[in-house]
Amino acid sequence: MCENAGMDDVRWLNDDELKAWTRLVAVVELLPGVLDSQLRRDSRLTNYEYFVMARLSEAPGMVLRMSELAARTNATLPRLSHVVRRMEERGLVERRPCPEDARATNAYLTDRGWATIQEAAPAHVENVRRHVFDALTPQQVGQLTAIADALLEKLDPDGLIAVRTADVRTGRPVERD
Amino acid sequence: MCENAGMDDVRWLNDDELKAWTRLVAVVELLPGVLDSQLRRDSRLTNYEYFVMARLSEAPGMVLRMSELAARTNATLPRLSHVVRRMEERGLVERRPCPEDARATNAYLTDRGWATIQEAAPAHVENVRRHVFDALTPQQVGQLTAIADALLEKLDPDGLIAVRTADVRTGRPVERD
DNA sequence: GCACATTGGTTGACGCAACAACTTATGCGG
DNA sequence: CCGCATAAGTTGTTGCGTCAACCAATGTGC
Repeated sequence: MCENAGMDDVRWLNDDELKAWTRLVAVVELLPGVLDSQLRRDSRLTNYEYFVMARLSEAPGMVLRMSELAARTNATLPRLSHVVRRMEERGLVERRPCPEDARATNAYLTDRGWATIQEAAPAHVENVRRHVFDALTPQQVGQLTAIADALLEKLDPDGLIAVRTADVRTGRPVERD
Repeated sequence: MCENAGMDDVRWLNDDELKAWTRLVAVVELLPGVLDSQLRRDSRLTNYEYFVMARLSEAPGMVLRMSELAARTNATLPRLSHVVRRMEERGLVERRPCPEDARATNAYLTDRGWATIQEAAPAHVENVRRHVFDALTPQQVGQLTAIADALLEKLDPDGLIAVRTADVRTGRPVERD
């Protein structure tokens, strides 16, 4: 029925692409769960919460504006706002108005937050290694970087959200994630 | 403080791995949103709902046991159960007890469901192509398949959930996803 | 300096996913 | 066949993410 609906010039996926797509979708579906469950079990943390603290911990003064923190954690502002509120209630971070711009809010990593992520880091990194990098050759690691980079260019063209800036290698204390 | 807690033999990530990890996390975070928002906007469907119908549509008779469908969509049974209930209320699928095993439930794709996915497919595939495969060289597509395959071996060792079986290329009608 | 758009951020409502508890049916050992 | 373990699904609760609405502060044109 209705053989074409004005958009029959669809560029369908060929066999190779279909295979890659199936695998990619599976990874995207399964990876978050693997990360979350380990962190939840061992450290009462979400993967995203860990990520937030990791970004804060490597920022000078362990402070970042909310919008900057959102960008560095690949999240929207509302999402971050909710997460930070919950984390603040647990004493992991602290929010204070920004002196230079009264609209802005600064998020600080507290001592308790710093201690928490330090304790959580080893097991988390070990988990990442076991589930990801133990499976890849050094060559594949390079390929993965190039591929993910290419995808990010399409997924977040203007770099509005994504963390292509993660080269900001502050040689600060720990490098766990 | 407390320099080692009995687990200081952590295999931290080196620079290359860290770079790859940052990119991969960003992709995993951003990709679902890109897929969901297009399907929600154009077809009132979740990406996962689309995936469910796609798997059903390529099954013989457009029927699958719930547990089999869950495995093929990389999901847990509770998750699928909720989703299918909602889809049934919208007339996209139908649930009927399995004759051979009274415990089991068969999920059927309805005519309405079939029509829905046929309408949704072109725009969805176009979206996938624009955000993913347009960014990759044919060589990278192959690399991605190998990498994702290696990861899946670690993420789902026993193949309990993942779709390594997606080579079941039923040359059926459409191949959209 | 005064409208007005824009930026930065928060809040509330709603939807979906994870987890645990529960129900029912099957299979198996004796 | 009877008791028990296991398999297949469903359901309820709880927590997180998204979206839209909102508020406050900044800046900009005139």
